[in-house]
Amino acid sequence: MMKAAMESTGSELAEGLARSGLRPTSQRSAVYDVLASSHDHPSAEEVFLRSRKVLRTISLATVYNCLETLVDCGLVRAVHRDRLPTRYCANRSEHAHFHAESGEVTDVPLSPEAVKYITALLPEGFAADSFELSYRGHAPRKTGSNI
Amino acid sequence: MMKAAMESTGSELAEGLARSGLRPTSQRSAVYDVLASSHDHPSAEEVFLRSRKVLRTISLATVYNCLETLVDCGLVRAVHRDRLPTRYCANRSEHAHFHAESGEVTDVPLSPEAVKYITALLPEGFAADSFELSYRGHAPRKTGSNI
DNA sequence: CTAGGTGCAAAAGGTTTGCGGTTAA
DNA sequence: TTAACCGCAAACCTTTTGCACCTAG
Repeated sequence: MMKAAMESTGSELAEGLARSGLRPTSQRSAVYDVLASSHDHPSAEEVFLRSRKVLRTISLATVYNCLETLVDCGLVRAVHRDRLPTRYCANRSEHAHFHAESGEVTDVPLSPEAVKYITALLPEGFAADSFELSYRGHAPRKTGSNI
Repeated sequence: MMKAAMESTGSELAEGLARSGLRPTSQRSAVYDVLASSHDHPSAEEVFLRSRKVLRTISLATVYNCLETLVDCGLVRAVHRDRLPTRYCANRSEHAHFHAESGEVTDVPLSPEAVKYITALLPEGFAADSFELSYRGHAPRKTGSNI
């Protein structure tokens, strides 16, 4: 196999972008790859630093632009916490976020039933396009998990 | 009865502040009163404009300081949505927020069972101090409700 | 060719902070 | 008296934007 195969297959990215009539540029690809291979919900700044290892000339503004594009295409999720820098994740499955006091952010998977339950909490007449659920608290003792 | 009675009784505010060893100044009182009598989740700027009707000399920075103080004391909740200006509410009962596309924010009450259910979604080992749930979507046709 | 993208630098905009002066216990 | 608090203005910091150049279809 080619080394290039280490990057995302590109199909998911290319297809997602194409759906909006956008091109999979090397910058978008680099940004997406960083997120797809990260489990720590990096900030734009952090994505910038990591993507620069691959694309040495990419600028922070371009990273912001790419992130916005990817979010708009539904390929990436923006994770907000108070006024702290926005963080990003490429986990597109339904999930909530647990914000530990340390700043660490962990995905909390949501079952289809949970999603249904939460959506059903809305009063008559309200129709949710989406919801965001985030917890704040103490994370369990650090596991020896990867990344 | 004195006209002053129109302001919040002050007891809730004074007690909440006292718990943190803080004084119920006229500025904090004005800010709190604005929120306690608003159901539309005003931004700091908006709180500033409204509180200035009562305290003509209050400054925006002081409003920000007061809001932060009140949030820290648990008397007021900060409501975030993406990177838009933070909004505030004095509704201390357990509730979620519905963000309509219009920018309108509506409280969504949460029953004790709902709170329990949502808290129970966390994986083993995680302990949540609190959670925040927000919906995005279309609000029902405007009711003739009061502010 | 030419519409869409990138990179840079500068602007924007909400929020915070430093500081001198004021106020309440 | 004195520690807490306010108002002002300037600083901060993340994010956005304008613009000239570049590049893929």
